[in-house]
Amino acid sequence: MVSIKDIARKAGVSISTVSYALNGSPKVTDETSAKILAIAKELNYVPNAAARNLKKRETKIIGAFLTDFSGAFYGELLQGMKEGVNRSGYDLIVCSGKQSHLLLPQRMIDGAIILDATFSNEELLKFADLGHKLVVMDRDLDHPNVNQVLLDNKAGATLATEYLIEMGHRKLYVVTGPKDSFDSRQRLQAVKQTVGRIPDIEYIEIEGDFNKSAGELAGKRIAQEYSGPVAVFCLNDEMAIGMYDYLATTDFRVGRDIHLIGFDNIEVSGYTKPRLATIDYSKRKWGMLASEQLIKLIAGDDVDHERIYVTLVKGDSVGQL
Amino acid sequence: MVSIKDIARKAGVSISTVSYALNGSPKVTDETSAKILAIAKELNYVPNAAARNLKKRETKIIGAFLTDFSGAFYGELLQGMKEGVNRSGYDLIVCSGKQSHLLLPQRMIDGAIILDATFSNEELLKFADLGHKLVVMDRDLDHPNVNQVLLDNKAGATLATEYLIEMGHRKLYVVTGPKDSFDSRQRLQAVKQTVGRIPDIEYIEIEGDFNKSAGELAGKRIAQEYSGPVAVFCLNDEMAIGMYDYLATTDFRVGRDIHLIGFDNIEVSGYTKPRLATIDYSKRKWGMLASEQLIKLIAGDDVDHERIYVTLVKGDSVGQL
DNA sequence: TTGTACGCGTTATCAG
DNA sequence: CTGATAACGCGTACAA
Repeated sequence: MVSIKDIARKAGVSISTVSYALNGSPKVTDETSAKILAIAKELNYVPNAAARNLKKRETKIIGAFLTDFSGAFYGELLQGMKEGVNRSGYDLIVCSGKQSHLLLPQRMIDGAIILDATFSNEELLKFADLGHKLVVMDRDLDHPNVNQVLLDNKAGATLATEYLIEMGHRKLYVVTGPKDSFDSRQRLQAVKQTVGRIPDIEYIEIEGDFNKSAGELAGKRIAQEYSGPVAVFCLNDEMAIGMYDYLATTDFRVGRDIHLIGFDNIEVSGYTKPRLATIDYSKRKWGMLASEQLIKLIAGDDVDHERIYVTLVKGDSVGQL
Repeated sequence: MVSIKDIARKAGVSISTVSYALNGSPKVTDETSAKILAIAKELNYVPNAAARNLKKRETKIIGAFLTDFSGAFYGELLQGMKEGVNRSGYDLIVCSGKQSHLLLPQRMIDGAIILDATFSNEELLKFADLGHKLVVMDRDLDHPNVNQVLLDNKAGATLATEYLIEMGHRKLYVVTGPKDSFDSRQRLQAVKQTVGRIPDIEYIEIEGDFNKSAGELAGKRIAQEYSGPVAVFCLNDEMAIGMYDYLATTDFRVGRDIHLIGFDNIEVSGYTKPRLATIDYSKRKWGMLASEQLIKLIAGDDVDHERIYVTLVKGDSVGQL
């Protein structure tokens, strides 16, 4: 590999002069500087990241950590993050899985955006204590080195629940996410609060895990105990889609017998017929804001926690009772 | 940050002893080794990646480069890659965008898997010439440091075309991908070959770009010039979905008036009604194979180019004429 | 077990 | 005011 040493030799100067020239320091004549730059280009010189990182103690790379790569959901989110970090001269890498957790303490990245259930709160707090900067998008974590950019889950779940009630429904199933999911817990709490304010609502909870299969299973159970029109709030769209899928194999019709609403407004939800009612928010904005907050945190600015607002998307999957 | 120096001081030994102990070298007494490990754990020691990379001239990280993060498509593919690299002690990072191209020559990663149109062939060949190891999944590139793991586009496009012909169709539209897409060109070529073997086929080409909007536009045009049942081969599912979408706003019915087949078998394709006919392949296997090939290449093994086989998924989006 | 020379840039200090 | 010398940063691994 070509290093500054090679350039220095070829240019007949010292390595420090090369370094200064490459970094645009005014300590070098324009003439020598030009010569050095020309040689660098000619030799396809690219500075070795390890050497530079070692000295500068920064990598200008931000890591985004995801529970898995599968979410149809992540595209816009990551796009938003990338725009956010690039704007400040950082690069974004996307990681998943326990093995990649080390990238942070190894100082391979300057900070991390967490949307990844494989991190425990304790682990993150340990990182924060060691001085690493974090933005969390999937939990409530209080630490000077951690900023939160969270969805307004409570508002969303409240909107969804109120919509079902407004449409005349009085028997309500909720299909939850995994018990350890922050989003699920927040949404569930809001549902309970909303339902609690209305008398005479029959409320049934089914435990899910945010995967399609859980929606199918829940659909099966609801079909079995069916005795009249019911409303179902799946706490994410993926499960709602699973339920859709299952119900399509039965005689029950979504929007007539079983009234369905989800959360996230993922792409497929726009293609179901009837259209799945859901809760929408800008995934791109969410990602961008998270990355901007992280960069501020790294720069030493102090930042407040942020909240992403959500809106209701009506759909014929919920009919008037 | 805590370094081996801190550990050495606390343990009352030299830094080299610490290094040996941490690396499990037999050159250190079990006793001292145990003491050192205990101190390391106590201090939350994690080796600095930059320093280690600098010396070892490897990072044990593989980069996967994508044109963008949006493909609903990438989930399984990346999962496959991750499994493949983790198995050999490597880590996977996912990158997108021109700025991240530098990660390779900077030696931030030990090799790259390319599925990214923002890399030109020249750029990749330059990297290969400089000794970097690459696997390409989206082009035909011949170089000792480059391995190809490609879809069997020709088989897929032939299967699709023959299916349409078998179902009795004789007027065939093809909606292409971008002109510079390798997959699009290969698929198109196979279509032409297949069509060429059958007399009396009316064949019309519409230029697309693999995005949903291109499918909508093409659908609009086909609807305008409609004079009787036609078959349409969208060279990827995304465009087929776009066309579906548009046709749903018209009186034309997919599978009766306009017969549609795609390529990729993305998730949404399973939710259209009638089901979109398409070409399927294991995205997970594709990703895993690509990563395995790259790791072999890095290890210096010599590897042959690989091909991923495809199958036809029939669907009622194509009816018998 | 330990001293030490690396790897490759960065930058403070010093000489011309 | 230009440019060279040298001391880092932090692990690794050879020689002693």
